[in-house]
Amino acid sequence: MKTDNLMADHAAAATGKPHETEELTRIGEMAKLFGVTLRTLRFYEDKGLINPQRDGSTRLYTHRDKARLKLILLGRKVGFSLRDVKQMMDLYDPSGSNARQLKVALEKSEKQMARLQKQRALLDEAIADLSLSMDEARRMLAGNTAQQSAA
Amino acid sequence: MKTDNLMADHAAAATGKPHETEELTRIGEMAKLFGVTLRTLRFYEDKGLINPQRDGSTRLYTHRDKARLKLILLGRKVGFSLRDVKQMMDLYDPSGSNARQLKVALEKSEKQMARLQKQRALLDEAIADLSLSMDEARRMLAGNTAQQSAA
DNA sequence: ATCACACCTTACGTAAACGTAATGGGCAGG
DNA sequence: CCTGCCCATTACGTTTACGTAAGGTGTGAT
Repeated sequence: MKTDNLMADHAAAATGKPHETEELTRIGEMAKLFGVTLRTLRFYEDKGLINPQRDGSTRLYTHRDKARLKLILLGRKVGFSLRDVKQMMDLYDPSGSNARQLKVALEKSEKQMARLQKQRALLDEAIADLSLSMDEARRMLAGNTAQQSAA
Repeated sequence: MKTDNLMADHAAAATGKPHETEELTRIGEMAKLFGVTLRTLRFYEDKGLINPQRDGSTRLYTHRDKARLKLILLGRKVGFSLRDVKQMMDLYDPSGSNARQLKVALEKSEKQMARLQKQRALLDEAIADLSLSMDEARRMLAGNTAQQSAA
């Protein structure tokens, strides 16, 4: 797998190919690998985003779980809510072209992209406004005559 | 007042100059003027950000209150929390150069600016990532051979 | 047996900025 | 007097993604 694509990886994520040498990872190791807390992993599971095996009560994550987690984190990074991520993941069907899933993901992505662009515009505005304020404040600190002349 | 500066307006905001023709505005009018809800105005008051007069129980906003509200909204726009806005406003002293207030505001602004820049970087990353994902998805939808060749 | 860990579950707490009832007073028009 | 509006207060609800505390299990090492 060379790309970290939201949809492409998803496809690879759930190919239920029981690799002979399936390395099982425990929650602590997972947390380190992905830079998240144990709480987060359990939380994602509680929300139905991951479903690790169990050895007794101990969670064991497979390669597929790692791929899914990667997707979740990518989704979060680009601003999707966990609910959206779940919706998209739930649409995945190992047998098929997943045209439906891809379309839905694409639609959601377009909306999200629009949100991000809008956010960017607002952010730029905020930066500009704040910049102006700071300039003004500096001027006022430099010499308190400026405020008088303005009045 | 020509600029909408965070600090400059603040200065003008509290100049307790009892204008002869002090127009009193009621909450409904204020809400319309500034595009906020009544709840918001009452909330800001509850948080100690504004202190309108009262005619019986009815709130009456003066010119100064409007200036303050303007500041609050500007602060919010550039991402300050209401708490921060309050802190800065509380530091304002009608009699004096307000060097202290300006310094504090400037410090806070610098930190906020850093946050905004960081946010911008993250946002740009997110946009780039999402863009890649969307491209990949489109490719997969165009011809489902891509995913095979990738494997 | 006792430690030190790593793991488990349950469940309340948090942050921010209001939204949204629910309930009631006061005033002008008809 | 009734209705409609604007205003008021109190106070619980909402959202998201976990943090954090409390208490318990299991395992290998000392």
